[in-house]
Amino acid sequence: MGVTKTHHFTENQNRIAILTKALGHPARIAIIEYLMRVESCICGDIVNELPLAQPTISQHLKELKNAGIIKGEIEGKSICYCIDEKSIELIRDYFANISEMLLVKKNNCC
Amino acid sequence: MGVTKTHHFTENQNRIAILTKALGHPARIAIIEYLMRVESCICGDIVNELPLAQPTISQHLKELKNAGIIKGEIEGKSICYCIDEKSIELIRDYFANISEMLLVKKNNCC
DNA sequence: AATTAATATCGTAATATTGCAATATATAAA
DNA sequence: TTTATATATTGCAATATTACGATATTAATT
Repeated sequence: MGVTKTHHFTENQNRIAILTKALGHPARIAIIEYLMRVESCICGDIVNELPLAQPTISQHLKELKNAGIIKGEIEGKSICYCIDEKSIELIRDYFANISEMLLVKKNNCC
Repeated sequence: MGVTKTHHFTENQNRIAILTKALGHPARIAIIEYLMRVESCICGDIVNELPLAQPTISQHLKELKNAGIIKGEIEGKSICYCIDEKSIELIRDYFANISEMLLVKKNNCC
């Protein structure tokens, strides 16, 4: 065992879980925040910004990319990574919706 | 190796990562959606709702509780679990903020 | 063509997660 | 007090994640 039973859940549940899972690591949150902070999205210096080795960061970037949270394009010698706004909006909307529904039904039992 | 270097990141980065990590599994997303759907928050039948064994669900509930996403209280023979709205609002606000900032800086490179 | 710089991949060790059977615990009902 | 019901805990196998050194790849620079 140890394999997530993906097929038992809906497509949307899996999509949201993939996004939140990809964001579920402080280094990856830090990467997102760095991509926000930086002027352009040419980001050759994430390695100098984070307290992790280059292969580790490369791996985290790959995971963010696989989940669709960032986009990367080769830009000469370095690579241009930036946030895919649509994925962030999807997360925002999903949790805004839950928040709204909780407010409506006045989640007042515990 | 293999241990997340938590102490290298800010408190807020860790907080967000803990919340998103806890939500990063389709079963846990399904649990949240079930808690939303159900009338009251007395939820003795999550086990019948999800295609997972009782110990597995119990474990997922524990993780959601440890992350502060759900609250649980003993209610007679069963247990009353419900969503902690504050944690959902925190996630919503965090990603709403990122979305807003992306809009402002017109994330238009890739 | 050789060098430099940026990033990716491979291999591997340490640790964490997922899932469940078996079992324990706790409360309500009989 | 015994039984039934709901949930938690333990133990364990399978797999995934995290981290990094070593090495490969790729493209600009000399």
